Amino acid sequence: MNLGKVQQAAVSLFAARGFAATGIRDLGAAAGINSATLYHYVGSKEDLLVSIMRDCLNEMIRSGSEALRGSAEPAIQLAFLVSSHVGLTGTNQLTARVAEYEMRALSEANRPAMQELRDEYEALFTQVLERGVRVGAFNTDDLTMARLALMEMGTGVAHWFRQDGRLRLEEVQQYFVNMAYRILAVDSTALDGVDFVVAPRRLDSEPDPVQVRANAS
Amino acid sequence: MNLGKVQQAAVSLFAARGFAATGIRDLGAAAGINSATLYHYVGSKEDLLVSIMRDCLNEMIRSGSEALRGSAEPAIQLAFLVSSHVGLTGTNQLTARVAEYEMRALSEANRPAMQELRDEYEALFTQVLERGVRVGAFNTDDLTMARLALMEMGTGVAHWFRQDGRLRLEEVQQYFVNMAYRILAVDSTALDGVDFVVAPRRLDSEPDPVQVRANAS
Amino acid sequence: MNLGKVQQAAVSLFAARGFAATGIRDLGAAAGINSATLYHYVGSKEDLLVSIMRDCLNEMIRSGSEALRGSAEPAIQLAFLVSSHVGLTGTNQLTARVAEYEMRALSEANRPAMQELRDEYEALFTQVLERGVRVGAFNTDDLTMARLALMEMGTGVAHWFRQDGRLRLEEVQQYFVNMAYRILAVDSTALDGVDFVVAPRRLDSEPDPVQVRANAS
Amino acid sequence: MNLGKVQQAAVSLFAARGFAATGIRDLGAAAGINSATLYHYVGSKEDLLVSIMRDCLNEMIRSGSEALRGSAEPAIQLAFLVSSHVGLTGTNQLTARVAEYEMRALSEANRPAMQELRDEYEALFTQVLERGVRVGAFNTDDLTMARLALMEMGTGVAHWFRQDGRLRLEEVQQYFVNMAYRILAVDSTALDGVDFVVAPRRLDSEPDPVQVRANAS
DNA sequence: CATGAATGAGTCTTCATTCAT
DNA sequence: TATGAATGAAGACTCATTCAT
Repeated sequence: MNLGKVQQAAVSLFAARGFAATGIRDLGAAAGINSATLYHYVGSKEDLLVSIMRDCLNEMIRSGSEALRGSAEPAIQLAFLVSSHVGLTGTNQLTARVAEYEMRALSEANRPAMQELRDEYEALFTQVLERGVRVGAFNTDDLTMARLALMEMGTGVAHWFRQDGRLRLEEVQQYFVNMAYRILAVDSTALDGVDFVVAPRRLDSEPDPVQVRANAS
Repeated sequence: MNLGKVQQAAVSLFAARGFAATGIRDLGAAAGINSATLYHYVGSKEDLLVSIMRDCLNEMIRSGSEALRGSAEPAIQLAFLVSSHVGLTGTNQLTARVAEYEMRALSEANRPAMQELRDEYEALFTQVLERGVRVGAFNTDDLTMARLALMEMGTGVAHWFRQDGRLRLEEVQQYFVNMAYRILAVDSTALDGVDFVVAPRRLDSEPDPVQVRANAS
Repeated sequence: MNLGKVQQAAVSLFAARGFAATGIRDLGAAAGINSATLYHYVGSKEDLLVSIMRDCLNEMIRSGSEALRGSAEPAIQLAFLVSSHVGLTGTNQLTARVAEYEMRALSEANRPAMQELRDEYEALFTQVLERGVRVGAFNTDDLTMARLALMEMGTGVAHWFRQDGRLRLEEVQQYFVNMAYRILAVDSTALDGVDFVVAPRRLDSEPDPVQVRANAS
Repeated sequence: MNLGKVQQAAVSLFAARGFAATGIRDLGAAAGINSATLYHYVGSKEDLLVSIMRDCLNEMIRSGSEALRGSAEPAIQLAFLVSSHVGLTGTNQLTARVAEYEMRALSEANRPAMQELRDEYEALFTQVLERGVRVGAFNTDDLTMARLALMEMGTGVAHWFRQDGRLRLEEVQQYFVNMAYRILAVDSTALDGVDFVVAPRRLDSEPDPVQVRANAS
């Protein structure tokens, strides 16, 4: 037993039922320990959520920042960034979903810090898009809406992707980069020879993928 | 006092905190009545959620179906459908968010019926896309992913749109149709002279829009 | 059911077992209600204690202040004050014991306010003794120790007095005034014709006297 | 580490917060050991309390009995007894407070034995007083009340005395003997040449005196 | 139409204690 | 001698719901 195992159990339940609807006893049962024992690994139910969210957001920021460092060209940066986003989201589906949904479950003591991480991550997208528009690499009527649509779309992968489904994650990454290019009217030949399909890191908090139903069905 | 008022109060809280984290006393307080009085309007807390979700999904299906009846051409149908989706979502932000998020809060007694409505709605998109691809109106590598991305993107409007923000809802509808066309490589001149910006209906359950911060900022 | 009844039940248990050792379920049981119902009358377990202590200390201050107004002579004032102290303590034994013992059970949020009331009450004794020594009415080697001994002695009545015992409360009041006079070397003839045996008020929080064993045995 | 150290830590906390409000982990922390280690020195939390109380009461009985053996005259015996009582109480303040307050915390398995020790100790006072009245050495309207007041007064020393305060313990002993003499109308010249200020023994369980604020202020 | 009072089952968390190491 | 991990029972408190008024 260790914190990772507890996080995995928590993510499974939080993703399925939501933080508020998940009892501490449920968490214990899912982790295979008594609910009291859980407090040896975790300060409180909320601390557990915070540790999950922080790890997730930190990795997203780290991976996203790295993506931007891969090139100076906005179009290439965008491809890496979207690929990273989709990759991480697809690999850590449940964790990503929890990190997205449960911001509201945080108390005032913890929400600001987590929101700041989220904002930092979103800023990476804003940054790339703004520069791309400025240098004429992207074409769009509204930068902000493009960014929001792009991110929401990618985050949605957490909802439907299945590890054992029809599509491999690499294909999804590829396809989402294509969509991003179409939305921003970028010529995709710019990507020829660039291997932007970044391999995402699996978080400690992500449970072993449970194959529920075929993906992309 | 009537059911609508109660639904509005409920939607406000469910959207902000989630169903599970919202107490029956909170609902009463938000509606300006005693929590016991609430039971004159509603059978149970879950019934209240069900009534909200059902009304929302029904209106989405109704409006979506109507959109499809506006034309026989897939491209036109898609424009109407996306416009309807974004319009309803932007007009009934909180209700839409609740309908999306809280499916998991339903008991086994109610979830199947609601899920069926949701499936029925999604089928409208599948239908249009499939026919469009079949007749060569749309171009995409993967129909399913396109549909998922499209819907997620549109649903995302519930998260960020602000009634009093920089953008009018009509502009958002317009822009999202454009994005859909780009994603599916449709020539947007096909829309010349077509007024696809459908005026969405405001649901009884949608609270008066609280203007928090500027939208799409 | 009302707050008084709940306070009585609480005082019974707090006096017998202590605040910390008394469970909320015990309180409910003693009051004849479900433990959850208890929260209709009381904000929290600590609030309950605070309300008991405050009422008690306020009455002690009120009665003690009144005692001082009965005369300008320190010796007479002392008699009234001791009589009031012993009378209240004997009439509200359990409440007085709780007010004395459980100061430490209060959180930092409530302790200062209660301690202030206690200090205010003790100041009445200090005041009388100091003036008495100054005008030569009292004789003692150490004013402070005399006050402490006097108060402790009187408070002790809460520990052993029995409503149905050998001694009537008036006798106890009389005797303690005598002891005070002896300790301070006051000629008790000064009290001839003065009826200093004040009738104490029974607090709402004081349970009906349970006759456990004969008093002063 | 030894039992004494553990007792000291326990007395510190029991005196400050009460037995019931003190956790076994707090005890460990205060003693500088893990809470599990504590069980190497002590059978249970209650056993720890019992050992403290027993040592304290035994020493009080021993010292009190010795006081009585110092003379055959009740007045002298009383002086020695009060001096012993005040001395022990002032030297072992916290331990004495715990021994006094926490009788109620004991289970039925242990309370009778401790109560018996307490009764035995109180009997020393009763014995002296009764004989003193019988032989005409003491004058009082009520023997029992005199005894209760005397003891309560002396026990009160535990509440206010400070090792580093204005008064030395010997002065307090002296003063309390004086008060006892006054209460019982004994001529204090009887004590001329008698050194009744007994030096009290410091119990193993008594923590090093923490000088909080000036005493007898 | 409305509500204060009531409750059993539930919440998260802490408890004293045990035991393998 | 010492402890981290473990747990069943209990802690205070909140829950959704009912009902007499």
